[in-house]
Amino acid sequence: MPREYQFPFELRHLVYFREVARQLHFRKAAETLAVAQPALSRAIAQLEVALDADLLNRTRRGVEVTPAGKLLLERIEPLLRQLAAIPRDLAALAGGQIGHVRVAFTGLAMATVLPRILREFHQLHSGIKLELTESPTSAQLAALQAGDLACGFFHPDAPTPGLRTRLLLRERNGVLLPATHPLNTRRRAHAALRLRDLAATPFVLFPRTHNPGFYDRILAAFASAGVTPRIAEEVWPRANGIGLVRAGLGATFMTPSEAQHLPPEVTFHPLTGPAPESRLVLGWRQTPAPDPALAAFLAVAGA
Amino acid sequence: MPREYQFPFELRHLVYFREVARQLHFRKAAETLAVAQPALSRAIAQLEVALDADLLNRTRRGVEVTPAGKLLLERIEPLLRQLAAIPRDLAALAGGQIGHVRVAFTGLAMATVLPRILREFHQLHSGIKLELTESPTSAQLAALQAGDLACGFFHPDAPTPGLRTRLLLRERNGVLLPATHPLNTRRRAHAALRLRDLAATPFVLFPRTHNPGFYDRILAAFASAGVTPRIAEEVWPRANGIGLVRAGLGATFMTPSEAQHLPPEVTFHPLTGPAPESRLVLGWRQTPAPDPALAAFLAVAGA
DNA sequence: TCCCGGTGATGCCGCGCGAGTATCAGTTCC
DNA sequence: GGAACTGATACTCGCGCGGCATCACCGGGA
Repeated sequence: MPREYQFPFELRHLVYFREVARQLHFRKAAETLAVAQPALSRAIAQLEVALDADLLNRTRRGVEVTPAGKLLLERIEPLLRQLAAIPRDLAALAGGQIGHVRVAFTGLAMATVLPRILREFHQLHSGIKLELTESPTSAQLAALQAGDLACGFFHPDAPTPGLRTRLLLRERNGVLLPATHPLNTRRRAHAALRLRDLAATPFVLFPRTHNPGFYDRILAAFASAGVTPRIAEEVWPRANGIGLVRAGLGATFMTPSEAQHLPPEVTFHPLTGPAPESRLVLGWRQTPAPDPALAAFLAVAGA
Repeated sequence: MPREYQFPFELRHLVYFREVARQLHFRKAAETLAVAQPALSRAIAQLEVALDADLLNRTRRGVEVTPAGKLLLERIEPLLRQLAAIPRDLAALAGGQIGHVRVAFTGLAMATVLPRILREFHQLHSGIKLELTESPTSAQLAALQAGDLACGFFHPDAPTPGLRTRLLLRERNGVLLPATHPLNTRRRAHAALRLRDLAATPFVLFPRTHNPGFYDRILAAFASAGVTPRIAEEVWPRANGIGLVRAGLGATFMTPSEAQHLPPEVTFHPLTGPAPESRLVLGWRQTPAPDPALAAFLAVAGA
């Protein structure tokens, strides 16, 4: 069913009418619009026919706007202003002054590099909005492939085809213990530990599906320490895991960077000997090339 | 200084782009728009050149909207909707469903016929807004001539060239006295009086410039009663004059209709013998013919 | 493997309609 | 009464929109 309807007028007519209504003078308006006066007269006449309304009264002592013309003027003035702004906005989008970027991150990113990046980015690019979502590595990889995500901070554990990545952090994990943990007594708080010291300690981890490779490397670290780990809970997002440690339910792995700002009632201990290593990368699609907004974000993020 | 700028695109381009962005299919969109597909392709290409932005990605498995295209779409959808509404609104204006009418009135009109008219009008024509202003007769006549006023309720005292009028009220005036007035004592409240009984009573009138003819007829009524009036105050608007009577500062003229709803502390007295006559008319310009909104108002007002 | 159906882009042409020039009709000044 | 305005009209010209025919490209199926 074709919907043949088009507008009975064109932007030309509206711009012409606005100018005549402003100047109340066909010749002057024609000059301003850089067209000949007859063209202007005809355009107005066409508009009046198209709208089936008298818009201007051509009296002997000048032009006056009829009520219908006033109504039309009221309606089109804001519309024409907004239309005129569109090319500017598109230029701003192309130039990277405006736009929005969908960014995903993991708890580690938020605990380390992300706050600085966000602060800096908003100062430099106040017109670009960020959509920030905490999301597990596996979900980020899927979303990046699908194009649902512009870039993500995640923990790679295998080649990431089609993605470009930049390593932001690479650290051996220590462990986070509740203050009530036995190993925390007798002035051993914050002291380095070995993984095999923690054989009896239940661990809080993330769900394996969220990053199977890293999960398995954690188990491998336990194995090479000769320990069979006790997994108490698999929790997500990250902050909840730390909350469980605070509540005394177990230990969790943590990098020194993340341990800079610790909540109360927990202590951080470096590990000697076997320990899993965390890597935080920033990743984005290789193709298409980053749009200006994403490029600006990547630049600030150090990629 | 000519401002040669026009829009780099026309409504056509925007409507075409919207349709393609909706259907993500050039041929189907072309059919919907009742144009051939090549015309559509070229229009989109023109728009992209004009805006210096890629709006659509033509991939092998379909069309997708780029970020710039999404931005454009967001901007133009409401604008196109509003533009499409304009012809309807103008039709409604022509049909009298919407509009506004500037109406002036005097205190007498508001105290008598106007409340009923307003109530009835708003019930019948909720889309038409009234701009109501209390205004002296002379100012109304000037505003009507100048076209600043659609119609007015006033007190004519001479032919009104160029205006059509309709008589709404024609009544002999009585007088309004403060309750404390000497003539109000001894059970003579509300009794008929003669003007010459009021020789000693100061009167509150309106400024002569507001209606010189009527003012002079009031003086003539005094003269034919053999009385030299004492004019205490000339006050406007009307409600203030009644307030002065309430305050005991003098008497004022009032018609029986206006005396229907009296404030406390005043009494109304018909006059026998010479008394000025008030006439209330509704007047409007003979040319141009009343627009639909004014016609609707005149109909309700009984003209 | 080849062909067929389907995508959007392109070449070409006719003509409608926009714009410009010249002019007109009607006022309002001096 | 004519000069200098106003906006409207007549006419011609040429750009550009839109149509048709076709192309280049891709994917699915026999």
